[in-house]
Amino acid sequence: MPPSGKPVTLKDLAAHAGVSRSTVSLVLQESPLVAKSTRERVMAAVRTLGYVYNRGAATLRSARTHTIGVVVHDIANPFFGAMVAGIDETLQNADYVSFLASTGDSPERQQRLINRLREQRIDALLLCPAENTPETLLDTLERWGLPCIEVMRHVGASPRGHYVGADIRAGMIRAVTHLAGQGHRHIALLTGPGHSSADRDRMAGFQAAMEDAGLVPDIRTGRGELTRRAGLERTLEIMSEATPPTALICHNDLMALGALLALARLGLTPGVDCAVIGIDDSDEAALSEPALSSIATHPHAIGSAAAELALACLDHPGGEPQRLVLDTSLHLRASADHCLHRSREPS
Amino acid sequence: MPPSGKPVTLKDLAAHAGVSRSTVSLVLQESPLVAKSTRERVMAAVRTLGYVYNRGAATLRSARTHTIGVVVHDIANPFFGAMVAGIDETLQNADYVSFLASTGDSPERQQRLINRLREQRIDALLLCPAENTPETLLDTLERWGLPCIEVMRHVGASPRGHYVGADIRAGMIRAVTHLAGQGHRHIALLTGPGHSSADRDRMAGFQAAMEDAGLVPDIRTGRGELTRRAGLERTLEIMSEATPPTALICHNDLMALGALLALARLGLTPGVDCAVIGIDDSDEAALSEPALSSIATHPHAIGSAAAELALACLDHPGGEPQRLVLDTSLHLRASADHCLHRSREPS
DNA sequence: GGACGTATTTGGATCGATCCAAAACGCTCA
DNA sequence: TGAGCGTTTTGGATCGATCCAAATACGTCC
Repeated sequence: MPPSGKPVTLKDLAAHAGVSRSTVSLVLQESPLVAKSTRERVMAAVRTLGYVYNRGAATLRSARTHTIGVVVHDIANPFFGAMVAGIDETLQNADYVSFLASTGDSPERQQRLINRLREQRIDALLLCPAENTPETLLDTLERWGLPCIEVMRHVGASPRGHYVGADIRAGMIRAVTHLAGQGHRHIALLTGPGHSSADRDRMAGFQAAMEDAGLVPDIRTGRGELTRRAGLERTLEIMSEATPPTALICHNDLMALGALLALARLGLTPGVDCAVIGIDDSDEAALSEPALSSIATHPHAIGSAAAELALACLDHPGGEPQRLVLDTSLHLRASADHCLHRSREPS
Repeated sequence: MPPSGKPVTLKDLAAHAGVSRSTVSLVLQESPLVAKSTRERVMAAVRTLGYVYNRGAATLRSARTHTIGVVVHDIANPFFGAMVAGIDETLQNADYVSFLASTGDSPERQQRLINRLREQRIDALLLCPAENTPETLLDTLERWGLPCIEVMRHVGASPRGHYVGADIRAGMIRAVTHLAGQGHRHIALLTGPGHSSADRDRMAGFQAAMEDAGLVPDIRTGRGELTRRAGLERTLEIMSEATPPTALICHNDLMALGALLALARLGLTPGVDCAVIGIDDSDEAALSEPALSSIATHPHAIGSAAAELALACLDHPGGEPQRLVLDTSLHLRASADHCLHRSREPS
């Protein structure tokens, strides 16, 4: 038994169990080659001596740490809480663990975090990239041989490697079709400035859906965060215009909930005087007053799919890039289920 | 230059820069002992060869990974987003990185995650413990020699080692004093079942504050999550009683926001018919309708203080346990700023 | 030029785990 | 009992970085 403060090693376990270091190593790897009685002796030594595996040492020889890095841009967005839960559930079944890091939408901070994860020898990376992420990041990851699955956002005009996302376009079509059916002709999209693929996907999907419906798209990009407060502030501005839109589709639920607050502040009836649709269908959407209609992106399923894809890449390296675009659905609630009063519609 | 797929090592850098492996190592450690021109040659080799440091190898000899584990019970709670931002800001200045893991309030999952972090040789742990965490966890951490700072919650009846938290008691006193000053006599606390120190602290603080005010405490514990939905559901139940409380203090802002929703659903005027006070003072508190009064716990400052304490422990090992209990403040908004109508008060 | 002191660099050992070919062991059959 | 075969265990080399005492280099002074 080494003195306090000195870590227990395989050598100590081997001495205690009366076997070689190699046998101990095989036991810890759950190798089927070891006899049951031997395995039991070693595991008893592990418990008795309080051994803690040294993954750093193991990385010098073995290929795997069984650790996945998860890098997202905003952990305060409930979408990521649900997505990470899906990731972790899937990884747990494979005896992998995820380490989460948050970039605050800064490409520099993102690079630093990814470097640090790589230094720890993560096996793969699940990345929801910061806005303005340069494509050189993907070159670097490729050079490293680090499998990367982009999730929900991708670097560049289209995903280059593995990607898991939601079918925003289909969601937009459903939302616009629904709003048009209710009489809305002036529908606005509130989104970011276009520095992320999430912005651009929403814009493209919205544009296509509006053109399909024979309507003129009104796309409201804006700088800054995609938060509740931003949704509120920007909606206050929009509604102060001479001919404001009669319906809003917001970048995410947080912004949509902010928009509902703004409408209420203006003495308008959210959902009646102006329809609001969010994206993500967070738990909160169902609870708000009025309940928020939202394009459901199923973050838990997104997380699970991304983790499955990572594990598959690790099992079968060198495969073709996989693009998984999961179905969305439109969850209609009070914020967008009233027919528009004709008197509110411009000629 | 080693072939693709084979990592660049110190040996490769040394050959490229025309120095020894030891010199390379000293340069990477930013040792002042190395000549400037030598350092430049080595750093040029690093860039040219695309070297990635191997922290696993380094952990075999050096004492530090410059990595802090952050283990929390619910990443979807905005409190933790803000706290982690505070942690990361402080750690970045010291060239440390945090890896975040979420336990879902499960002690078993928590143990598994902490084991995995330890295997990666994190330098210290910031822990907001899952409810029902056994004290044996602290024994284990001590045996490992892993510095641990409990944050906001602690294991056992009182913190045993380092702790950073908020002065909930002072916050409770302010909230109760304020409500009593407005005429409230029946004030209820909505909190968890008492399995976490956060629950118990709130109960004790509330009890003491109510006794100080000469009022009878009404403590509503409940099973399950401390979420918006839970706040809504439990408030609906409470308000269906014959003599419901005229004021609610909720475990956190999420629950308080749920309570506001419930009151509105019941046709009551939130803040007038029943006052509501949350805990945390999240961004959302200011935006809701009515704006939520909240005991501000300053999560960003909590995170910074915890990270500072961790760094101090690492710089000066063996010091006395530090207990930092940061001031709270009461942020009064519309949800609790009306004097109570006398007709609503029981005799 | 040699001695001395300081600055800089070096090289072999070490760290804890894995790898893999070889050794050891146990069982069965002739 | 010995040979053959399958099962189990072993031990030395290796991995990439750090450590630290020793070696080397450099500048200054006499």
